[in-house]
Amino acid sequence: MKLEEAQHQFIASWGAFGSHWGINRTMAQIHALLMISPDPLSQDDIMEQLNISRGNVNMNIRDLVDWGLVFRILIPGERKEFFSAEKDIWKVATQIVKERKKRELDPMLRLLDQLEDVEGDKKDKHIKQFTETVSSIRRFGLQADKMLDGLVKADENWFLGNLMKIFR
Amino acid sequence: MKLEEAQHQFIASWGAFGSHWGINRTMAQIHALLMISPDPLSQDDIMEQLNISRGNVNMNIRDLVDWGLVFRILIPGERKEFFSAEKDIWKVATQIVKERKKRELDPMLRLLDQLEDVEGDKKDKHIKQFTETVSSIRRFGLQADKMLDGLVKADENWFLGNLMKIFR
DNA sequence: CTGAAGTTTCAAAAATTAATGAAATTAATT
DNA sequence: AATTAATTTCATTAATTTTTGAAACTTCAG
Repeated sequence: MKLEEAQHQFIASWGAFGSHWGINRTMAQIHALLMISPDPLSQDDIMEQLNISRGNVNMNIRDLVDWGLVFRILIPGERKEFFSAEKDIWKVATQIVKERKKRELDPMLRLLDQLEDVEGDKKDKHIKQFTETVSSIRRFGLQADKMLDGLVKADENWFLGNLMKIFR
Repeated sequence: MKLEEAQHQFIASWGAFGSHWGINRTMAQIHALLMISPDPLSQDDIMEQLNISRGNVNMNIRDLVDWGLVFRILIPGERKEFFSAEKDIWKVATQIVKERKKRELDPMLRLLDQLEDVEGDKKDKHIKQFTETVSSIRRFGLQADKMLDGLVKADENWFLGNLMKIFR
């Protein structure tokens, strides 16, 4: 397969993949483009390569920077800003886990905590089912939370090495 | 907090939560409603409780059944169909992992496999960066794949027990 | 077989989310 | 301080996704 074609395919499917994970298609495509670019790119480079508007590039780049997946690069002598992606896939993954945990899991756990005690007759089946469901989800979430904390802190090889042993 | 209020909050936020995970809001809300319902509900019950149309309930229920998160229940003597959710949160999680792996990770890995060998000078920095990126993502994906297979097969307590030991 | 109850489908409408591009802002250069 | 380059914002437009509701279909009962 030709490089150009392969690059396009990669960008397109990383975009589709990302859209299943709460990351919008364009953001994921920009990320893909930057991951396969040996050198940092400017906003204009990205606009040209992906055929998208300046505003769109700007907004999505900013989100990527917020997510810690892309860095602003200042090239001496150049007036423009350039951008470069984190290329260590393990760091990409832990970064995403960390951010999503903060944005989604943590708030959900805080809510479940509040919902766990509702007023009323503990024998009522509606109350019983509700509190059972909420507390089991909460317990599960707390476990996941701990596990993800560990994951984020862990060193790549150490983690995968151990996990592989467990799972054969 | 009153039961009714707590139920509404739970349904609303489970919906919001789900929408970050590629599951649409209504589908997640129906799932939430069924998880906290002590008895199976009919399509009409769901329409009424969530204020959504018949068609909408029908389509989303079908998806939930496809995902293996909701079961059709036939109540003897009743003409209507009733629905009930899987309430074991561990099963819910493994079911989701299994489905998403099949729908997303597996196809992505198949693509990466093809993209790994592009024509041309292996010394060219564009080719080099591309193949490096693709193959590192692929290696990572294969690890994740194995790990998730293990996860899905594992028994709840066994898995959490082990993982907790690792992560302190 | 006929009618009523229940379920499914799907084209059209509504709602939501993303993209554009021009204007405003900021930063660097002369 | 004026000019030019680069970046950011955001109201408008476009695209996508979700919801509706009525018609078609299916199933069961009499």
